[in-house]
Parts: sequence; structure tokens; C-alpha cells
Amino acid sequence: MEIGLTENESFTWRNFVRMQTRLKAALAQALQEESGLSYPDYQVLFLLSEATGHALRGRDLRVELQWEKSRLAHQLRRMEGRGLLIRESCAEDPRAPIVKITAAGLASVQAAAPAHVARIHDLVFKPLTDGQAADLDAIAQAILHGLRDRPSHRSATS
Amino acid sequence: MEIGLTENESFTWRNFVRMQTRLKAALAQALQEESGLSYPDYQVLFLLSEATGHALRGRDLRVELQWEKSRLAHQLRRMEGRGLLIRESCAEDPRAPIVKITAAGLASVQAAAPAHVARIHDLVFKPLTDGQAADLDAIAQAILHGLRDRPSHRSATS
DNA sequence: ACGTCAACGTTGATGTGTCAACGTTGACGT
DNA sequence: ACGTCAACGTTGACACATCAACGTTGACGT
Repeated sequence: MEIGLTENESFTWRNFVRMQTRLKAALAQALQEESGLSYPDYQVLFLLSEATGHALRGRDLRVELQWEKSRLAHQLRRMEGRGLLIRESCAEDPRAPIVKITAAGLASVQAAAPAHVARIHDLVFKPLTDGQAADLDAIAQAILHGLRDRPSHRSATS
Repeated sequence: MEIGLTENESFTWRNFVRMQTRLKAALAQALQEESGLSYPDYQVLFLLSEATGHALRGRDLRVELQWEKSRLAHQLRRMEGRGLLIRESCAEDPRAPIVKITAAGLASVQAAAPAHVARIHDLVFKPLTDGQAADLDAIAQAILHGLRDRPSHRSATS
């Protein structure tokens, strides 16, 4: 724990953090302006739109998104209020309401998706050479590997 | 705008997003547990601790952090309530109170800094080769360059 | 002096994210 | 039947972040 950062590392870290912050902000802003969806809205609606029957259990959404229970509950409550989806209690398992995308929600995500994907291309991959894209993949995997075994959120396992 | 992502790019994007999410969460959690500071707390206290006189104008903090006015105001209000800093109105410019770190705030950030920096080393640079660290720097700069001219937040220029 | 404008910062409303605490229900052992 | 337990999801409190609207004050031209 007594090792600090070299000057180069410190500089790289600064750039890295700033890049993440700006990129996230740029993507979220464009999404919001074009379609009125936040990034979390988009993630939820995208999964629902891909699902068979345009519906999923909360549990499946949590697994895909790696979100906490309460985080999903809050997000779904707000989205239901805006008419993007509905939660209908399911007869076979009363404690697991089915989350279903509405026509409005489906229209929103389908309208937003092409431009969103195009922006990822323009802002992330276009500025990089093919080699750098491969480097980025390797770097992301290496750091992820170093983070293995760390829970993404507080473990509730007593 | 009609260009999508290749299969490889899609995979890389997924890893990249997941890595950012997990890394940020890991750093924030450790900071919180060890010192009771959030990441925004740490950023503010670090800048104040480095400043001459252990004090800065709000404006200088905003430039360094690239934060919005209101974001900084809310953050400072909460931190002042916890005794980490004080805002004292300055005689020479009544509309620009001076933000000053307290002894408690200074102690907190000085206690937190070594472990925080060590974690950045362990989680980011240790899993990478020297070449990859250089790649990461180049990638971050390339993407940042592609984001130039985009305001980090809504421009208030009427 | 006076009006206008830009910059300082503040506030309230709302969305996002985390934690702790809770209620419901199905599975399982007794 | 009856506890216990784990998993489902919900709620309330609070921190974080953004936007719109607002007051204050200094600079500048008239």
C-alpha cells in the first residue's frame, strides 16, 4: 500500500477519468435531447424491447443490468409513471410482477437506438485506430480481471 | 449516422462500460469505508488541502473540477454541514465567499489519500503492462480530442 | 447617476443511486 | 400444521447531479 503513482501514471489517470466523465455526459445529453430518455431509461427499454413478449421479470433485468433491487424498483416506478412500461402482477407468482414495455416505450427506444449506436461509433471508435480498439478491449478486460470477486454492490449475504 | 457497430466493437463497448462502472464503484466504496468520504468529498478536500492557505474561491474549484455552479454549491453546503469546510464571506468581494478546509477536513483527506492512490495503482496500473498503460493514455487522449468543443454541461451562454 | 450586462453564487424541483428496513411468499425440515 | 429461511420486490432517507430561476454585485457605456 505504500506505492504511489509515477508522474506518467498520474497524467494518464487524469485523462482517463476526464474522458469517462465527458463521454458519459455527451452520450446521456444527446439521448435526452433527441428522445427524452435518460441512459438508465434506455438500458431498461432496450432489454425489454429485445425480450420475447416485450416483457421480463424484475430479476432478469437485475441480472442483465447488474443493478440493486432498490435501484431497479425506483427506476421502474418512475418509468411506469411516465407510461414507458407497466408492471402487472402475475398470477403464478404474486411476489414477481411482470414488467412489460408499452407501445410508447417501444416507440421511444426504437426511435432512439440508431442515433445512440451511431454516437458510440463516432465518439469512441472513430477516433481510434483498429489497433487501439483492440488495445482498449484488452485493457478493459485486464482491469476487469483485476476486479473479479469484488461485488458490484454491497453483498446482502448476512 | 447510418453506421452501426461491428460485433467486436459491440463486445469492446460492453467490456469498457462494465469496467468503468465496477472501477468507479470499487474506488468509491473503499474510500467511503475507510474514511467516510465520498468521491466528490475527496476531490474537493484534495484541492483545498493543496491550495495555499488551505482555501480557494468557488470559481477556482469549479474550473479545476469542471463542475456546474449549482453542483458545487450543493456539495459545499453538505460538506459544511459535516464540518469538513467553512465558507466565510470575504470583505473584498461579497459575492465570492472563501471556501476553507477545516482541521477535521484536512485530517480526513490526509488519512484517505495514501490508500486511495495505492488503490488506483493496484486496480488500474498493476493489471496493465507498461505498454498498455501508454496505450490507455493514447486512447483517452484520442477520445477526448474527439469530444473537444462539446461543453461538459449545458452552456449558459444565453 | 443610471441602465445594462456578465459573473459570483444560491435555491428548489426532479431524476439518479445506495443503504437499511420492511412485507410477502414459496420451499423445506420438523 | 408450523417455524425458518431465502428470494421476490417495495419503501423511506439521504447523497449525488442537472436544470431553471433567482438575488447580488462589479464593470462599463451613456
